[in-house]
Amino acid sequence: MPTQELPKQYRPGEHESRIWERWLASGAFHADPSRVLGGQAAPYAILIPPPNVTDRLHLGHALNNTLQDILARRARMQGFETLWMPGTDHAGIATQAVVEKRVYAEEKKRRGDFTRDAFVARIQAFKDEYEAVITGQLQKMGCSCDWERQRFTMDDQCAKAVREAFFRLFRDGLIYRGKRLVNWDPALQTAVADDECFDEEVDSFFYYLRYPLVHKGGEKPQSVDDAVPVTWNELARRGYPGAEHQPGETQAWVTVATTRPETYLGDVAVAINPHDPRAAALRGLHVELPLVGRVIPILEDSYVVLPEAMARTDEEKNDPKAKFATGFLKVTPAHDQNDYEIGQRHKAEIEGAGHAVLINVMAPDASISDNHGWTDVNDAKIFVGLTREDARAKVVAEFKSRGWLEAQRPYRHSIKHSDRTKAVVEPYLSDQWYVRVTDPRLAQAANRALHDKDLAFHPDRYAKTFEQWHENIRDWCISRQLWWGHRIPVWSSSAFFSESLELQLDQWKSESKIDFGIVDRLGGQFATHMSATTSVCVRPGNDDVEKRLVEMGFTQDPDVLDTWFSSALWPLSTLGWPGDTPELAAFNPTSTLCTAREIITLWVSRMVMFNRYLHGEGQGHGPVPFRDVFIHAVIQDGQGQKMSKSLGNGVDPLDIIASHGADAMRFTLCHMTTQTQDVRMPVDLVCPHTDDTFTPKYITTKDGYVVQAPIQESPRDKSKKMVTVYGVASGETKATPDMPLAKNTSAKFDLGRNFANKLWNAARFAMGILANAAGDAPAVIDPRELSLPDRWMLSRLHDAVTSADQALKSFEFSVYAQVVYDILWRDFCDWYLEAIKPSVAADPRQQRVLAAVLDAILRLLHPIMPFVTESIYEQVRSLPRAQIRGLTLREPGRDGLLCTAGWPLCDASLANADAAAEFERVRGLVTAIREVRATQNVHAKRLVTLHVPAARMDALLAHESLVAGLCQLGQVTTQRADGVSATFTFEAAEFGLSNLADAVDAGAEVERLTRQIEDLDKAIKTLGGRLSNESYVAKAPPKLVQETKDQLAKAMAEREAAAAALGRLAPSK
RNA sequence: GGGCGGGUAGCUCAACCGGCUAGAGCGCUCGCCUUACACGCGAGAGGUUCGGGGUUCGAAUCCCCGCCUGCCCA
Repeated sequence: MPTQELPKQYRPGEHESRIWERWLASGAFHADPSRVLGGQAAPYAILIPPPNVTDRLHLGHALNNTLQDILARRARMQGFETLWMPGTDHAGIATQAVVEKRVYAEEKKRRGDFTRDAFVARIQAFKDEYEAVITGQLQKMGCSCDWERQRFTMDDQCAKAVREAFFRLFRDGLIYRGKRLVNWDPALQTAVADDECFDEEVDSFFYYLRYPLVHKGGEKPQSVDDAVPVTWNELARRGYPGAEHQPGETQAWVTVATTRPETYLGDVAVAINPHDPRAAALRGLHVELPLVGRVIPILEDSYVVLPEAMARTDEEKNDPKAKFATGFLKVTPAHDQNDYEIGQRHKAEIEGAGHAVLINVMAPDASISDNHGWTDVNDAKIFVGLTREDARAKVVAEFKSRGWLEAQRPYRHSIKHSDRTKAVVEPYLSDQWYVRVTDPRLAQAANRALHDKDLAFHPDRYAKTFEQWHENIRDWCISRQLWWGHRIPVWSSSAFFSESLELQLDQWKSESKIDFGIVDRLGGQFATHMSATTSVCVRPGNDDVEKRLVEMGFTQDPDVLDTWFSSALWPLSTLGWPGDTPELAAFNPTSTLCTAREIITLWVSRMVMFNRYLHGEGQGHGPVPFRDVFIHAVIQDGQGQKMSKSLGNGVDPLDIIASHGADAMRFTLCHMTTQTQDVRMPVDLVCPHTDDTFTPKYITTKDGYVVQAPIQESPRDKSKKMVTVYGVASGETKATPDMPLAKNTSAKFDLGRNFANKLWNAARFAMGILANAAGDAPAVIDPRELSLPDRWMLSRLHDAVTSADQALKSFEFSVYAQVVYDILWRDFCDWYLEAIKPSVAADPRQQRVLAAVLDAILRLLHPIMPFVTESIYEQVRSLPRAQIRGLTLREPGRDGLLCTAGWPLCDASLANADAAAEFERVRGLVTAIREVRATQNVHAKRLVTLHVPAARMDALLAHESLVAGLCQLGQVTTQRADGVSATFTFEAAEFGLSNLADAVDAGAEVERLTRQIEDLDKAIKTLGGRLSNESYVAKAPPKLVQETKDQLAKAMAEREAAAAALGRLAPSK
C-alpha cells in the first residue's frame, strides 16, 4: 500500500480482526512440547487464572491477561517454546446461583422443580454461552493463548484429574469427614449458601440468664453432685468486685446475655474478656448449667465484648453490643459461628471439663433433640421435642420461675433468613469432607518451596502472606451442598456386610480400583458392624465398580467439591495429568503465574501443595507448579471501589476496545501497573444515540456504594434515555431498543490511543521517506561511521532495550511502558526524526539506520501493542535493509509475522556516551533558542540568525546544520547582533538571536531574563549554602562535593551572562 | 484482632542504595492547522512531599508518635 494512502490516524478497527486471523492461521501461538523435550528450545509457560464462567470479563481481567500476554509474547520472541494455557473455571456456587436466579426470573421455576441432571444441563448451557463470551473477549484483546489447548475445569480431562487426585489423597488418609457449621434452612432441611440468604431486622430481646458458679468436682465432673457451690463470700475473698454487696453465704452466679436462650442447652463454656477486672477472681471456677447440670469452664477470650461501663477505649464503648453486654458470653460452638471459633481456640480447656466441644441440641428441623449429639439431658428433658420458638419461650419461663432470669430487654438486630422459605437460618452442624492440609506433606511442603527458592513472589512482600497462611492453616472443607461441580467420588453404605461383599471390596482394593478412607467420626476404618458407615472412593475409569456398588446398596455422596479443588489441579489437569504426557513433561513447572492478592491463599497456595504432593516424586517433594508469582494491582472504579459483578461497576474491555482500540487499552493498563498502588479508573459513558461521551449521573446505594444511576439521559437530547451496566446488573432496568445499554469509556485510555497513533504516524513518515529513497548502502554498517543523530539514536535504543529487559525481568510493567513510550515519542519522534529530516533523503546509510531503528522499536513495542506493531511490520519488513553492527534483529519464524520475529538484541558496543553527551549539548542549545523564539512570538517558519561568541564557534560548527534544522536558523555568525535582537545564555556564554521580527518585545525579554536570574539565584543559594556547610564538605563523598562546586560555578557564570544581557536591555535596572 | 499497602502538582501516578533546582501523563496558560501525527508541535505556570518529633553533612525516602485511607486473613 503506498504510504500516501495510509490514513492520518490509526484506526484499530480496521486492523485488529485481520491481524488476529493471520496470527491464528500461522499457528504461532501453538506450543510444541517436542521442541522442548528434544532440546531445541527452552520452555516458557503461563497458566491463565481461569476466569469464572459466571460473567463477562471486566477491566481487572483485562489487566491480568494483558500482563500475561506481554510476558508470553516477549518470551516467544526471545525464542522460548511458549505455552500460554487458556481456560475457564466452573465456579460452583457463583454459577449455580446465577443460573438459579435467571431461571426463576424467566420461568418462575426453582431448582427443586428440576431433576439434578436436568438442572445441571441448564447450567451447562449457561456455561457454554459465557465461555464463548469470555473467549471472544480474550481474543479481541489479542491474547496469544494456545487456543487449541483450551480447557474447562469440568471437562473430561480435568474431571479425570480431579477424580485421581481425590483418590490418592483419600487413599493416603489426607481426606476425611468431619463436622462444620453451615447455614441451614430448617424448612427445606438443606444447607444454603451465603448468597442465598438475606438479612432482615427483627424486634427481639436480650435475655439475661444467671448461671450458678461452682468448683468442679473430682475426676468425674459430669457428675452433678460433685460440683461444690461457690459462695459470694468466697468470691469476695478472691477479690471479685462487688461480691461483698451480695448475701454472703448464698451461691454466687454470673449473668450471660443472649438473644437465643434456647441454645443454652448446648453451652460448653462461659467466656470473659481477659481485660475484665472480674476475670482474675473467676480463674479456675466453673458454672453449672441449670437443669442440664453440665459443669462448664470459664474461659478468657478477647472476643468477648466488655460492658459499656468497663470499656477502655471509645472504640470499645461505641460497640453497639457494649450497651447490652454483661461481660459474660455463653459459648455454644454447635450453634453459633463465633462460638464455634472460640470453641476451637479453647478446645483443650473445654474437653478438660469432661465433655465435647460440639454439643448439637437440635434436629434438622430445628426442634430440640437429644438424638443428634446431646447426651447429658437430665432435667432438661422438658425441652426435648419443642420447636426452637417454643423452646425459647419455655427456657425463659423456666428460668424466670426459678429466679434465674435477671432481665429481658428489647433489642432490634438483623437476622439471616433463607431466600427460598423466608425461614430464619440456623447455624447447624453437618457432615463435610476435609483435606488434611495441615499434614506436613502439604502445608509445610508449600513453605519449603519458598525457603528453597523454588518459588518467588513479586513484589516479594507477598511471600509473607503465603508463608503465614500456611503456618496458620486449618483443614480445608471441600464439600459443597450444590449440584454444579465435581461430584464427590465416594460411595457409602451403612448396611451390614456379608462375607462375600467384604471379599469383593478387598479384591477391588488390591487392584487399586477403590480405597477405604476414614469412614466417619466414630473412626472405624472397616465397618462390618451395624452402626458404622463404610465409605469407598473409586478410582476414575471404573464405571463397572461404581455400578456394582450401587447394586450392593451403596449411594454416592450427593455433595460436590469446592471449586478450588479443581482449580488447585490446574497446573496438572491442563497438561494431561495423571497421564504421562509430553505437555506435562515439557511445561510443568510453568514459568510465571500472574494473579491478584486475594488469590494467594485461595488458589496459589493450593496449587503449590497439590503439585508438590501429586506430581513427580510427590508426597510433598514434587516440583512447584510455577517459579514466579506476580501479584498485580486491583483496578477500582472512580470512587475507589473494587470492580465487581454485584456492584455492576465492572467495565467491559470490549467497550474500551470499541472506543480506543485493543492496543490503547493494553498500553494504558500496563502503564498503570506499578508495584505498590491499586489504580482508580474513573469512567464515562458513550451515548448509544449520539456517540457523545459524557460523565454519568451517580447514585448512592443503600449499602453506601456510589454507582452509575440505572437510567441516564443523552447529554444532547434529554428525551433520549439509556441504561447502565449497574441498572441491568441490579435488575432495576433492562435494555430495550429505545433504551439501549450505554457503553463505558475512560479518558485514561487516551494515553494509549495517542501513543498508538504516534507510532502509526512515525511509521507512516518513515515509510514515506524510505519507499521513495534510492541509492546504495553497504550491507554491513559500522555505527562508528555514522552521523551524530544516528549514533545517538542507536545508543538510546541500546539503553531502552536494556531498561525494558531489566523492567520485564523484575515484573515492573509500568517501567516497561514508560521506557517504550520515551524511546518512541521523546527520542525517536521528537529528536531523531526531526534531526534527520534534512539529511535522510540523500543518505542511504541513514535510511538503513532509520529502517533498523524503526524495526527494533516495533519489536520492543510488540508485546504491549501487538496489533498496531504487526500492522506496521507488514510494510516495514519489505524495506531495503543493512546489518547494523551490534544490533541483532532475527527474522520472523512464521509467515513473516512480527510476533514470531526476534526480540531486539543490542550489543554493548551500541552504547555511546560521547554521542549522548554531544547530542545533549545540541539539544540544550536548540531548547535555549526555542525558548527565545517562544517568548518573542517568532513565527514557526521564520528563519532567525544566531550570533555565536567567537570562542564557541569551532565547537558549534560541526553541528551547525543539525541545530539549524531543529530550530529554524537562517544564518550563524560570530558578529555581534546589532539592532533588533535578543540574548540568551548557553553554557555560560552569551549568545544572540536576530531577525526575530521587525521589533523585539523588550518587556518580554526583561521578564524572561529576570525569571532566569531568579532561578539561578535560587540555585546559587542552595549550592552555596551546601558548600559553606563544613560538615558537608568534610563528610559527603568528594565526588558529590566536586559536582556541587561545578554546578555552582556554572550557575554563577550563567547568572553573570544573563545579568549582562538584562543590563543592556534595561540599563536603568 | 493479625498482616500488608497508600497519603507527593487541580487529577492519576513516578522518584533505584538517603544526594540532580522532586518528574511524567492528563488538565491549565501562551503561540502554532511548521506537507508524519491537532489523538499533533513549541514554550510555560503549577509542589511547606498528611501533621509532629528524631537520626544524618544531607530526608519524599530511615526511625518513633499521631491523623486519614485501601486491601487480605481471622
